[in-house]
Amino acid sequence: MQPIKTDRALPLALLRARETVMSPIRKVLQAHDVTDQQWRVLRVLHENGLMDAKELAKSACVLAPSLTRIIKHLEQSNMLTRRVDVKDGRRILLQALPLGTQLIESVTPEVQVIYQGLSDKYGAQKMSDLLDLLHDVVELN
Amino acid sequence: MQPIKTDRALPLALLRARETVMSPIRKVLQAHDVTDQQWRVLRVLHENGLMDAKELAKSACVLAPSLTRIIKHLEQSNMLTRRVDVKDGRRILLQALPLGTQLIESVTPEVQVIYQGLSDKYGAQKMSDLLDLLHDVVELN
DNA sequence: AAAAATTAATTAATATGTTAACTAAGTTAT
DNA sequence: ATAACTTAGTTAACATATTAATTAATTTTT
Repeated sequence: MQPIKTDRALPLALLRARETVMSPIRKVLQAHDVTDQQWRVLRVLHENGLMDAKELAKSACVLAPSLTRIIKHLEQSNMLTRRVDVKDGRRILLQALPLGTQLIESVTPEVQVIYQGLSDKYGAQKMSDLLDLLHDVVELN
Repeated sequence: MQPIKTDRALPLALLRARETVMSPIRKVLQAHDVTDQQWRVLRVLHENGLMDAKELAKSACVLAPSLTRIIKHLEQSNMLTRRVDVKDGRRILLQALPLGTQLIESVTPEVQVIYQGLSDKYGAQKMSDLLDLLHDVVELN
């Protein structure tokens, strides 16, 4: 049984593409002292308002143990608040704080520029097609 | 400046798609006591024969420090050999050993089944289109 | 040829990924 | 109502990601 050429292996292709896109963005985030995971978590939270930890973990594509640590970090930086759900004592409710919103608002324009440049080179239509195809992959679950 | 909805953010979309695909594959790898990074490194090395560490790191999408540790691990398991390049004393030459090849040959069929099932559900043509689009993203560099 | 600059690999330090084990809260079954 | 089960979150342990600093070998400059 011949293995699929690594060139056409989907997981590696996804990883390489992600690295290409993230590499310049990561430099921006680094200049603002955020890791890309912290950025992801904060963005998703900001977009959705109030969320419990499980939702957030799933949406931001972060595992629960990682989220625990990321939250601890972001809480210490006053980027978000963390409180136990009164209706269900197991759940943790999270919400972005002004400092977190402020970070997003200052980083977003810089990231946008990079993303726009990428999209221009790649082609807006192709980018849209790619996003649709990726969305369909996730739907397979 | 409104941030792009996280739904249409390329890095997160790539990550989510990768998680969807890797999740079942990871279980197979786990049953054979290999991490997916070790698997990636070993596969690329097996495919290309003799490689130096830098090439391997780039192809397998692994950073140099990670590769150093992965190699150490795979070397102790007799999966590959490691030797200094005679022509350039800085370079490390790597090659798969029979035990490594054997691992690949025993894991590949199981992974293939998963991948095939995925491809059937997703559509072979779409899969091919997706791989092409991903390849083009990497070409942007 | 010796000094300066470059390159490949490793080591160090911190953050995250990953699975497993654990704790606490809630739900279901008897 | 209590025991069994399930669920959410945390902690633990190990592997990897990421950047920075270090070491050793090679190449370029002077």
